[in-house]
Amino acid sequence: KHDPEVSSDGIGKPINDSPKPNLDEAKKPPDSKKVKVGSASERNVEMKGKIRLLKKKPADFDPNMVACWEKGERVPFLFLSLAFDLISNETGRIVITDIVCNMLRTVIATTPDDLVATVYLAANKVAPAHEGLELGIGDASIIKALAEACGRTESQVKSQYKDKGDLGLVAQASRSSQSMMRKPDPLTVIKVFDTFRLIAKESGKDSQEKKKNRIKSLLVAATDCEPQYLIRLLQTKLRIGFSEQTLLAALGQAAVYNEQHSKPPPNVQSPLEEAAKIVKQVFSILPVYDKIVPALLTGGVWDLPKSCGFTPGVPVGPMLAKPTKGVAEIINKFQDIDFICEYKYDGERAQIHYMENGSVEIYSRNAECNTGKFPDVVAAISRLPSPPLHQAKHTGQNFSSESFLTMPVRKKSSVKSFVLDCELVAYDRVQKKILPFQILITRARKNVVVSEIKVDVCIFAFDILYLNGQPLLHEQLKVRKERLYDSFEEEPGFFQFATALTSNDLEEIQTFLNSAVSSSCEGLIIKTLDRDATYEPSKRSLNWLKLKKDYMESIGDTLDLVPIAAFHGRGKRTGTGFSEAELEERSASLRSKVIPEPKSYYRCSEMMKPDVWFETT
DNA sequence: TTTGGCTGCCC
DNA sequence: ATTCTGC
DNA sequence: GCAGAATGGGCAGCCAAA
Repeated sequence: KHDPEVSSDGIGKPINDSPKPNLDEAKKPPDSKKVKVGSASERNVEMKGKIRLLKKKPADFDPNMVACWEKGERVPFLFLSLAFDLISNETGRIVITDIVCNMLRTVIATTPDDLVATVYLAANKVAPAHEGLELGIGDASIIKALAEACGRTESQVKSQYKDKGDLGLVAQASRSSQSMMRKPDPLTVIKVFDTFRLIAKESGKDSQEKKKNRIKSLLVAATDCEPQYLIRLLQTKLRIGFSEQTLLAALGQAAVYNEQHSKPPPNVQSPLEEAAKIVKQVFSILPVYDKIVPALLTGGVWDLPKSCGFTPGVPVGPMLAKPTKGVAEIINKFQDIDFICEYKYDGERAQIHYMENGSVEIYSRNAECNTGKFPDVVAAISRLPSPPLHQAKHTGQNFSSESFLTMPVRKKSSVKSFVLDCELVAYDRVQKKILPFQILITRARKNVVVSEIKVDVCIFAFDILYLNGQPLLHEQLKVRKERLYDSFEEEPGFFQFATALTSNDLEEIQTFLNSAVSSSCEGLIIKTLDRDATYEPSKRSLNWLKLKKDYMESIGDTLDLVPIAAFHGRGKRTGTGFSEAELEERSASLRSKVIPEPKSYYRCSEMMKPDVWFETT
């Protein structure tokens, strides 16, 4: 099993020491038990010829069309790379979804055991977000590995990167110069995925060296377009116009074509669209491919919501809010609909899971596990149900002392499990004041010990997604709010409900917004109560609107100023409050006001040497 | 033991 | 987090 | 309006070099 191809120059055009690609190979009957004939490079040529077939409409596609490996054989990484390459030449989402759908069907038809790894690579992830497994590899490490693998200096690689603008292309252009006695075995999807996970798990002394060597070993074995996509996967920047949402849709559609037993429910108009929707929804509630993919293979799409439902301890995608420009717009959008306005606290989103066995997990907005970052919050939450308030007050517990453990979040005794949607906000318990976000992010982040905490936080709860074994996602916000208020007692400075107002009066809301801002909040979040008011995980729904103070006028932090001088350059433009258009307009209007010297009455530091002076306007 | 580059994650 | 873009 | 890509500020944690 050797490979005749020892030297090869590179990219693009097929490498041809093997003049006659054996196209008949594909027509061999599938029952052929013979040891496979032909070298790896012959198979690669065949694969490159056939990959285009992935673009066929899924209805006309046969999952055995493209596969040039035996059933049960590991899926070649080249297959996935070629599919990526095919996608990179497309712009339409429908075509891309078809390609991915057919790609997945091919894997299902040949080596379903590889489907999970294929899906993870396609999603460009090594594990579910809440497991906290990260590659720990960035451009700098990749450049090092690349330089070593190709026998170049880092600066050579860097300048080529600057030139081409893409490290993947750099890898593509520079074949490994490592002299090999024998070409390594072809890469497989499983091999690449497993190596990625090993890279992620490496830590401690010499870990960087080990990671680098693993990257090099992959690069050495990579052919054709494999280097490019290996590198882009390591960068977590596939940039081919394909990402998770499209993958989920394709997964759903692939499952429809793969259905052997169950049929879509009779009321379904468009099974493909419906399947895509189901998989997306299910993933937003249980973002774990290791669960979804096997369930899809054994039970099909239509039963997926049954087999993969909300699971305590696994974070649900947080519902997001759409930006709006002012109170008027809100009144307009929600006329005749009941809605609630809440303070938008300037802290960190937290989804707090309290399990029946008493354990607690805290997840960030991006589903990262933050349990180890907020042991103080865990301590508060994990207190067993405390006695009713009036009793607690007289049991000698010291509610004002330093010991946070005596400051429980009061749960009603009937509360056995829940998931809360909250904002954790830096809080000064002495001054009884909310502290800015900048203070919050100075908190230590890993393995935090309660006694060493320097920045306290107050939990501001605004929603409840699960209570006593019951998911509440499908309940209207009005119901969820009732559950929330009924299940907990506030404890100022430790656990509070987000300040809220239910009103449809413009003046009243404007006043409320002002009070939010003067209470150190960013603005308001507006949510419908009864209508379309279910919790929609991961969605930036129209039913949650944010109204940030940035958009407001006259909140007291504006100044009237006259520009007298300026510097050229391309400074940061985001966060200035000006749009590109506004900046351009301002720049244009000032250009005509340029004067050669500062007016005599201008006062300016000696250190300050502006590029241009303006006359005042 | 200290420093600084690098990475990931909050917004 | 925001902004831009193609569909 | 959605999905994807690209962008910014600023911090802690990790690791390797100084």
